[in-house]
Amino acid sequence: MGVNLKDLIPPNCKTEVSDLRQLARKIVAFDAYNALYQFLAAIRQPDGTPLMDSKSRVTSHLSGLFYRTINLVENGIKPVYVFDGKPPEIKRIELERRKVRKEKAQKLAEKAYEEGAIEEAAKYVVQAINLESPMVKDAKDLLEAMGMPYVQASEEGEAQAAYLAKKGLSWATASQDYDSLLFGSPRLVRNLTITGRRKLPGREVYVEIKPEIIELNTLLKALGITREQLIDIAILIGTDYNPDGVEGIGPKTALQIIKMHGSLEKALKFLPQAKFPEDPLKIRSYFLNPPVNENVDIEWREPDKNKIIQILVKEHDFSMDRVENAIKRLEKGYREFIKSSTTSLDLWFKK
DNA sequence: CTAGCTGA
DNA sequence: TCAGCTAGG
Repeated sequence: MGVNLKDLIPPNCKTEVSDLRQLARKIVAFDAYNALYQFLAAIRQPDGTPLMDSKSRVTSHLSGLFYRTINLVENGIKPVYVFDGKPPEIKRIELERRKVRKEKAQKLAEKAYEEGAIEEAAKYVVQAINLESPMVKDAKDLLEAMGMPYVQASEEGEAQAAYLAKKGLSWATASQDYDSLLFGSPRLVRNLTITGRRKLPGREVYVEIKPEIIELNTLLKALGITREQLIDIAILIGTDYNPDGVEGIGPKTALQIIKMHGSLEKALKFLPQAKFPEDPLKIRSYFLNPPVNENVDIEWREPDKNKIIQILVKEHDFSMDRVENAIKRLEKGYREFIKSSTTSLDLWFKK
């Protein structure tokens, strides 16, 4: 979900990545949950069935994570995955709503299946997806075997990813959501996939999607605001911590209001109708100062071929041929971009 | 979503 | 060689 800042971002604040080599050897932090949900939603048969092993355990997320990560490494990107921790208390309402929405979608899916409306059912099944804890464990085990680092956030993954970028432990945060900007990530990369084909929701139409970089400072300068004000604007529009925002206020109005009054507390004096499920200043302070795990260790290791085969082929029935082929690509990318990137020779070239 | 195949 | 299609688990 996240904050819908899309309409607030001026076109000239987005830098299109035309050549992925621009990102070579850069450390990019990925919101793991965000990615796993995408895989679970997308990697399905037309009737909505996900990929599963012989014990009926879902494997779509593993397929997506495996091949996507290899593509990134092959293109020189050094991925680090950030996993959500326990959700903050102020997210309770949003989480409750998602639960209800998913339960409804589940019921609608069952009904549609009964009526033989397979495609409609598939649509609802996707809306009802839940990321179960075994899936998260599988994903972490696979990353471990691949030699890819991951970071466990104490609370919000987007906040943790922003922390990494702020500390210089990563170059950018990759996510479809804009929340990491509110958490202070200096750089956000959206649409970071290798094959640029993406199906538009609804229609059977494919469009070219290129990755885009949004720099926080550039954005703030263009809008003529501070990060605190960007957060205030987001709170007026609606965030995960106040999903409805303020009635009647969209991105354009929110920007105007905050620029006019300077801050949320001043603006609220003129918005007596504004209602919040949480103290809005508490929401702001969460974005400004979220709990993060400061004890992070980001290292890449040689891919462990046997472990990968154990997980994917032995436990989850992936095809040996495909997996072995992919491991070769991973090893090549690792040797070319990751293993070498900390050698003295490489550091010398960077001068 | 991505890999791998197919037919021009 | 490459866009288009479909199987993958």
